[in-house]
Amino acid sequence: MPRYDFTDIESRWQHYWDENRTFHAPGPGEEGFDPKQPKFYVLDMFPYPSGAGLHVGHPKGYTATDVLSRFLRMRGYNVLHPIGWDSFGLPAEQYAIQTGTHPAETTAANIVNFTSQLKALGFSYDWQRELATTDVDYYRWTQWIFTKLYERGLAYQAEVPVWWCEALGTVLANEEVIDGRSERGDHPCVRRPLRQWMLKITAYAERLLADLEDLDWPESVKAMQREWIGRSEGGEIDFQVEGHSQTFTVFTTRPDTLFGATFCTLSPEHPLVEKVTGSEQRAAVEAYRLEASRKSDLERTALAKDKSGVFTGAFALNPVYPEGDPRRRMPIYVADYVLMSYGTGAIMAVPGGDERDFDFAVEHDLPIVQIVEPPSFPKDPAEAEKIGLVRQTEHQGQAAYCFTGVGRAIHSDFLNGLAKAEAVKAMIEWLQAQDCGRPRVTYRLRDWLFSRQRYWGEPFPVLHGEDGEVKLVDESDLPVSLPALDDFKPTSSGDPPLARATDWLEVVDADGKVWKRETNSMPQWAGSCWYYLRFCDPKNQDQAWSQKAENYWMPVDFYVGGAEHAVLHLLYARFWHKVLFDCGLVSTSEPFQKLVNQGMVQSFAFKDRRGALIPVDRVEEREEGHYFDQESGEPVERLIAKMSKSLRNVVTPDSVIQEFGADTIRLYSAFMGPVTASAPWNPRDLPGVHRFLQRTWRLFVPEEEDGPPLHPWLLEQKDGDEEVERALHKAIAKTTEDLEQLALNTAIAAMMEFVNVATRKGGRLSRSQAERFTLLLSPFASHLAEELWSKLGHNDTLAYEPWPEFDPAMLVEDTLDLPVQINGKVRARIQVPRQASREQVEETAMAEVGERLEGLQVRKVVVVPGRLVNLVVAKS
RNA sequence: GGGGGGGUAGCCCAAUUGGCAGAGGCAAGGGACUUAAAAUCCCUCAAGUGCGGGUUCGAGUCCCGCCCUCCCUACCA
Repeated sequence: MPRYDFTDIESRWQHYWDENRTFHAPGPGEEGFDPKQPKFYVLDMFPYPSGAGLHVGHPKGYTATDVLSRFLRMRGYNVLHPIGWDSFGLPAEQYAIQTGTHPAETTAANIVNFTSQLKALGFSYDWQRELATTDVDYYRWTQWIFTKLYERGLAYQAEVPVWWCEALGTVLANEEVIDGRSERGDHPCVRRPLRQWMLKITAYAERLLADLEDLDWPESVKAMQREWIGRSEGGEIDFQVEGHSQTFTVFTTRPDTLFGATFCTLSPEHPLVEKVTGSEQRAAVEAYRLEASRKSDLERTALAKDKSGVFTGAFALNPVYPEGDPRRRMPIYVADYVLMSYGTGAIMAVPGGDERDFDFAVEHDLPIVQIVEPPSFPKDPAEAEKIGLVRQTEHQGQAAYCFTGVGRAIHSDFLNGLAKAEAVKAMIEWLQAQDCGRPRVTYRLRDWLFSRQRYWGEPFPVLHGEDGEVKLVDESDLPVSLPALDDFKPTSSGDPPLARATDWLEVVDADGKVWKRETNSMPQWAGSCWYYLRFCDPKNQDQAWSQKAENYWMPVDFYVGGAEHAVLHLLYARFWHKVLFDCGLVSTSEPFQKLVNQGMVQSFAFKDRRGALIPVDRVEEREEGHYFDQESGEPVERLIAKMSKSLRNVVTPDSVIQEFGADTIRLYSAFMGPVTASAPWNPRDLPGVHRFLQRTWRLFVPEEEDGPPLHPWLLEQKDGDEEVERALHKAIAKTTEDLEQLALNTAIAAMMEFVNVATRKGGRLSRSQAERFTLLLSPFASHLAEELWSKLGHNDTLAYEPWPEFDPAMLVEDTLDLPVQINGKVRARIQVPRQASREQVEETAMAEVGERLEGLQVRKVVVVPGRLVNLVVAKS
């Protein structure tokens, strides 16, 4: 077998691993479990098994976790490295609706396809732990966790304005709606009040925020979660409405600016609007509210820079001004720049200290009172803006400005002269004394809309009595199986499709009372909120997981996935985990200790002169760096973009495996750059890593057609070449160090360096060198390494062989080659013994560059041990 | 507007965290082997690190001010 026949090698070893369950990690209580070994839990974000299959972006993250898992096994860890399927959700259902195929059928087919693709890449998953969120054995426990949430008062029903997507026939969570359109499918959405299940994630806002601190997560993800939670400290202030018994409350981060409040603004949805609007204003207000309700959020926010709004005819009373003071009466406006969903849906407007209020005041000719004095008034607008002086204009006959920066209070009675922090404190104390305000912390985070009017999701374990009573399905009656419906399309009425399952719908309890099942289903996020826990004990029929297993394996030590899950999945899972922690069901307060976002694998796309996208398969490179459209012959521009169907630039692993093999694709995925970096998939670079594998192969196997299966010298026990031995120690040291940092690209470079040295030295490795290098290579090119290992005469997999060691003494050279700098520029080099003293080094250096120092005075000699000598000289 | 990355040979990327700008790969050029080609092997080539200042004996790395680019977010009171 002279040639490196990767197709044959890879399929053989994949079968071997499968048959021998090589990567099954026994847990506590299981046969073969060794509690003396430390554990390590390496997790990939489990995929949604789409119909499209894998593209080459998937293996990037999967390769990183796989290399790490294999490395850690060899270092004596019990490694939990599972895989499963996030298989409920909209795409399967959409596809089913279009084609008439049942989602259970397409999901099963997709899982088969994904499984074979992942196996073809040789990932060392523990397939005995495979699970799918759509398995009844799995989702019965998802339902069970819901009952825990319900019992703790964290799941409730509410009539709330929710995003309704007509095209999808379901409500969506805020996070699933982007600019008024559905994230999936990009369909228009409108707000509509509906009875829905909500999860009280807001009760955990503070802990979700505070506990981010100790997580080893990318700063960007932490920042996104912090922003999403949106903690904001300030105060609440109650306002009387003149001539009404009504009051309303506003939230403000700047209670210290109350003296500058000259009007109030209510959100169009605010319930007070109806009550206080005067008869003269009623028509205008109603028209405005109607208009606002028709606008998408995008139109109301991002696109609308002008501040629209109408007067209600009512006045609010500013408590800091005495009766009779005209400043006490603040007109109440309705304006859509105030959102019902944040704070209290009402604000006090301080045009002197808030840009939006300032713009509104200017537009509607309302008074502007200055309440914070800027430290200076720079003439340069850019300078002014920098200190917070964001607007300056002539208004109502005098100069007016809006200052949002740091300054002292003015025109504010008892606050005058105070800096912001003291002023806020003083005002809140004053408000509390008057009983019309208090300190308050608000969060942008809202409760999680947890129900969907769709078929392909977990049924709720909830029963509704005719009298309106709501109760949980008894734990002993779980699971509530998803009924096998033929017609699973959304209904035009908005009723969930499960309402059609007439046999399933009604339940009669022991007392003869008739109940109707909840017909909403859970959102896709439900299943992914706890799958990492089920992996600890996936076959457990009596419990979601055993305490023993959870205790041993959790938390997840290393979690890898895309940045797109920075808030949704990762926040929801943290929330559930904390609830389970409070229930005493898990032993850690956070599920994922270390998180890494793998970079995106992009792809080249091409654009012609008019900017139209040209499919990749229609482009040819006629000369270095110049690309042409084969159809029109026109030159096209190459750009780097996300892989997508529309750009026709998706690369699938299948074709690459066929041409170069799985080991090559793994190597290349890891070699492209840091795991976290995005880079384009460049087919031109594949042969490079493939050649490395071939060179490796040749170090073991003679090329001749009829040659022996192994170089004869590899069967002898002999010492290897000294230089090769040093290179090997260097490679082991570098690879080990890099793997600990997940710096796969540089680890591969180190192995390439070794192979280059070995090849240059004639390609004769000692048996021991060959064995150690094989082990070193095995986390990356696992199939090839297994093959070489068996050629060396081993009968077992190398997956659990001890990781090769290196001797630090082998890494240092006896003689150092040091540069000698004069004023920081390299002028000569010297050779000194490694042990040479500072004085010796200095002396040698001076002797070497002596003649260059003519007429110069050496003012300082810098000797950096082992690195360089720098002479600082000046004209004497 | 705000937040988080990133700009180093033609390209993808390294650089012991202040110490010789180069580990590795691609591409390019030359040579060896070959009747020839492929494959393989050997050799060569290149940037002074986005721009402008500063600190330092010494800056890709630290500080200040800009430019470009990718991702996220955006009237949040």
